[in-house]
Amino acid sequence: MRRTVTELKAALRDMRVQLSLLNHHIGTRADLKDADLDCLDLISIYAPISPSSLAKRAGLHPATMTGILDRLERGGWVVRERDANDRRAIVIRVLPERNREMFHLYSGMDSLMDEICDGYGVDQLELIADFLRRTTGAGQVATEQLER
Amino acid sequence: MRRTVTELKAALRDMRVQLSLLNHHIGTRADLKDADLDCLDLISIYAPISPSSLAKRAGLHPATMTGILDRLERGGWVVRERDANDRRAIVIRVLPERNREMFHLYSGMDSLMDEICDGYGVDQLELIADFLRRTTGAGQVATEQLER
DNA sequence: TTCATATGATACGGTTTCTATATTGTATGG
DNA sequence: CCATACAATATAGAAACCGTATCATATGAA
Repeated sequence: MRRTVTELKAALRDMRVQLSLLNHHIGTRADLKDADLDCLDLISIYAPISPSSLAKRAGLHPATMTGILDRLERGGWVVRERDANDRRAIVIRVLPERNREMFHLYSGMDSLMDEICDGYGVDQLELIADFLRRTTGAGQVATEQLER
Repeated sequence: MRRTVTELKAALRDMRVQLSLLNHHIGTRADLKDADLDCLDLISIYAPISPSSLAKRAGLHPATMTGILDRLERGGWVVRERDANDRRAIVIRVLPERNREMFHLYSGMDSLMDEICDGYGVDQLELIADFLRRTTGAGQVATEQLER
């Protein structure tokens, strides 16, 4: 049991590294830095979101976020829009066009994942997905703990 | 079924982002760039390994790898040793001392993962670990596909 | 052996990115 | 209306990245 847990953690670490690597290569193809791609993911998860809260969430300096958003906007990945209620604030939106291009870059991984999932039943897939979501939650908590 | 697979993929993406974020914060604590930490992971997975093959694996320029290894060595994370057979070559080794420090930085996440795993049986944990390993394999294949 | 070529790692320099601080424009409370 | 706070960005100096050159070593052929 203990051994199984240890092996699972190792598998999780290996997977994290490999997915980072995959993202790095996808970023290279799309002419985006690793941090840019992470932010793009964060934006699509939390959109609409402001640059400042995005910077907090990503653990980056606000001025760094300005540079990242400049690149993302220049590349046509996102747009900045003024918040109607608070005109100091900006909300970031993803543009669907290049998002589709990104989708295509992930298509190789996507179909491989389809093949993997084919080998499981619905209940098993839900078990796994639930585990992944719990792990995400643990990651959030552990990250917050480190921020203090 | 199709919907379950889609949700699983979304959960996987969210988890990847969150783990990257956690790593970023851990890197900040340890005074390491994100890429440095990724390389440190790769080194512990594939050690002993040379700078050039590490650069290939990480998708980085050899000169960039020199800078990363300079930082890792300066910080006491790894050492460079000359290869006895090919004296042009260098092999990188991790130093156990600071590795323990790293272990401590991950301890928060580690115990949260223990709690999560407590809720599963051995057979379920093995099912999940196997899925993670398959996903890692898919990530490797997809990465290689992008390299051409 | 000796020489030409290939290879591994790093040095160097120009370009890009990061980040601390200052600045601008807007909101909010007194 | 004014003082203060806040969001975003401009600016500039430091750091990192990466194409190219360099140095040391290896390999293969004559």
